[in-house]
Amino acid sequence: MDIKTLSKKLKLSITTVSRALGGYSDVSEKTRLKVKKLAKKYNYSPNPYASRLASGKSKTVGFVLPLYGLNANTLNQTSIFDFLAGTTNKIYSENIQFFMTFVNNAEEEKRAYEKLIFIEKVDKIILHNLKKKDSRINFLLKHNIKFVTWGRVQGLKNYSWVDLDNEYSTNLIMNYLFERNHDKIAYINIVENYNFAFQRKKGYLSALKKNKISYNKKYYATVKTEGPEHSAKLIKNMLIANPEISAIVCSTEYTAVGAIKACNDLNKKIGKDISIITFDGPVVESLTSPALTAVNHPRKELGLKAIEMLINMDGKNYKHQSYLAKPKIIDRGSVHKIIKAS
Amino acid sequence: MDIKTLSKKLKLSITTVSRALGGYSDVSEKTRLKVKKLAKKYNYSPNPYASRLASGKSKTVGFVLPLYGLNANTLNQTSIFDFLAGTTNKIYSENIQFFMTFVNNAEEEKRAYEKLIFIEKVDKIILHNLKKKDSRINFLLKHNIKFVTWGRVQGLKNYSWVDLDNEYSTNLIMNYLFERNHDKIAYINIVENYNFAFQRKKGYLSALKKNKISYNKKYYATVKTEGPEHSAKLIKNMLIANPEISAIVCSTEYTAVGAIKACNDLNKKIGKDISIITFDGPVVESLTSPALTAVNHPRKELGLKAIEMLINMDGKNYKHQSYLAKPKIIDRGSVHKIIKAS
DNA sequence: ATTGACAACCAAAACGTTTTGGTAAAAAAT
DNA sequence: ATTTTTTACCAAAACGTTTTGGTTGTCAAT
Repeated sequence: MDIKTLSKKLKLSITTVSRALGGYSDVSEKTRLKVKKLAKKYNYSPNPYASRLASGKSKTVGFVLPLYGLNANTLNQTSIFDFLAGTTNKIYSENIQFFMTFVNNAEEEKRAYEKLIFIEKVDKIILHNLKKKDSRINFLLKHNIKFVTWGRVQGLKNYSWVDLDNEYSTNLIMNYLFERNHDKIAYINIVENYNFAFQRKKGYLSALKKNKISYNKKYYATVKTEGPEHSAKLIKNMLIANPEISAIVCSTEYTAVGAIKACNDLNKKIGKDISIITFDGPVVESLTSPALTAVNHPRKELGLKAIEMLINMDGKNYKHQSYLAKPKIIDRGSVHKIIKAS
Repeated sequence: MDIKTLSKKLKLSITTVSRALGGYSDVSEKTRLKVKKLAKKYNYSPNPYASRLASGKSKTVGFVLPLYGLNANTLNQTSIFDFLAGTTNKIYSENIQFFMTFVNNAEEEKRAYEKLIFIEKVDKIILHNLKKKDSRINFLLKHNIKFVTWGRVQGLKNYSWVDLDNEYSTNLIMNYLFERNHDKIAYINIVENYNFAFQRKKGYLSALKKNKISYNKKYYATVKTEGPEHSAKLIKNMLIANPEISAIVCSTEYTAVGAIKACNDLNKKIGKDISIITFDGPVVESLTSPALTAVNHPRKELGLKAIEMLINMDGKNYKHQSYLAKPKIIDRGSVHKIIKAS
């Protein structure tokens, strides 16, 4: 069924049928109803390729998912799934096409964006895993592609983003530990060129400062994108060298898994001899034993907000928006309270 | 840059430029080279929407990813990622578009397939998570959509598939246990309407039979799609009621995680007091402690084979193909040998 | 009665390709 | 020398929409 035969059956012009379905006001409500009814009956829906060609709009959102670097870790991939799951409803109701590409290295990633924009001609993109300075943003701005980022960059303002308030989150974690009388607190971050890692470090430092605890660089370490074993070894060494450490804060799930291993190896009972606290995700909330206390990262919500922003961007006088999620701490018993000697 | 201006610059007709790039033989090699060179210079690539409209072919592969049921488990999602990662290279080199949809329930899933086929007009689909009888297959056959399945159904033959040899895998696991003198072997499966679960049960039963061990239904249990806690409870009860069980075979990663918890709770040391063996995946291979001995499931390889089959389907006299992966056992120390009293 | 505004419709152009059905010139076969 | 085949090219149609720039008829305002 195409619009031509449909319009013949209706004894209307193609134009009128198109505009009736498109919701234009130069069609009487009576005819619009008639058109809609018959369209439904014949299960008509415009050929997407013809429509995209004619209108010059693709209603397509591009998303590049790197399977290397930070995301080589399965756990990060699942986080992204959560985010994407948050977008599904809107994608349905708004009839948006989601265009996803997997890439295995930086070269492929660069080509993937070029392909999305110049070849597939998507008109919108969701960006994630932002670096402190991220060349993709200028690239997209330059080519006039609408986009929303999950995460922010340093400096720039003229774009739309959703993000977890990373500095606040880390403050929250630190205060939670302070309240339980911890003051020898280790922080295992990932490399700081990812902006969220940078922001979390800031949160760690500002919380220490506010609480008048001086920063001890022996308690701070970063890992690259290696698996949990690497974190486990690093944390183990840190704990051996600094046995006074009573709590470990982890920036990602896989470092948290490493922390658990390290503590197990050293026979330190989590939630009793030592505390671990981290950022939420599917693994630490149910798969590790014990499950870990963490700040919740509302990924689905962020996904929803992101897609909503993208949709609103079609409006004439759109202004850049942002959404900053403030998390809470979910207590799962992996943090113990230190009894003060009085 | 479009084909019109490109052809003008070349002083050739649009037809010739199109056919030069399309690899047709009615263009001299000399002009073809000239055309390709200039196309590259101006970074020309045909507008996909115009091209799909004109040719009636979309070069688009549809994939529906359920986030409910079996896949509500994060761990299953990551398995699917592995599979998809295997397809990326081909998708690049063949310029295929990958069309992915997330769905949250059965109703959405059904609509997703309809949308892919009737609205988005994808011409190829990859199917996964097959049931014993799976209505999607007849649906696709009926509408003449090319597809490849990851997994098989019972009965039907006229379709192309890739799959792990589940029965063989389970035989392998069981023999591995027999060689280590286990004969009280529990099997924790997932519900048997998933065909792979059914096949694995067959493998369990045939291995027992070949080894002249009678099937004890107290040692066999199925879980639905609940999280690992549910399996943990179930396995714990089974072990309490049947303390003679020396080895547990698990069908999925999340039941394996449950098994670990159950053993920990009962203070049975894995790889010493009791054995756990399962099917491979990102979690059991590195995130659990201990990591679990498992048969490897070459998901990437299966993804590659699947996309290759889809590409070959364009050939004129295509015959249905299939690929059955035979796995090996990866020893990670979670299976112990029972010393026979002699 | 005339003008202006508005409602409701439509024909034709445009979008950028691929494909069909040719033609002219060169080469090969008779 | 003529006919046939092959090579290399091309104009125009087709794909199924959206959008542009109308027209016609009705009604209210003058």
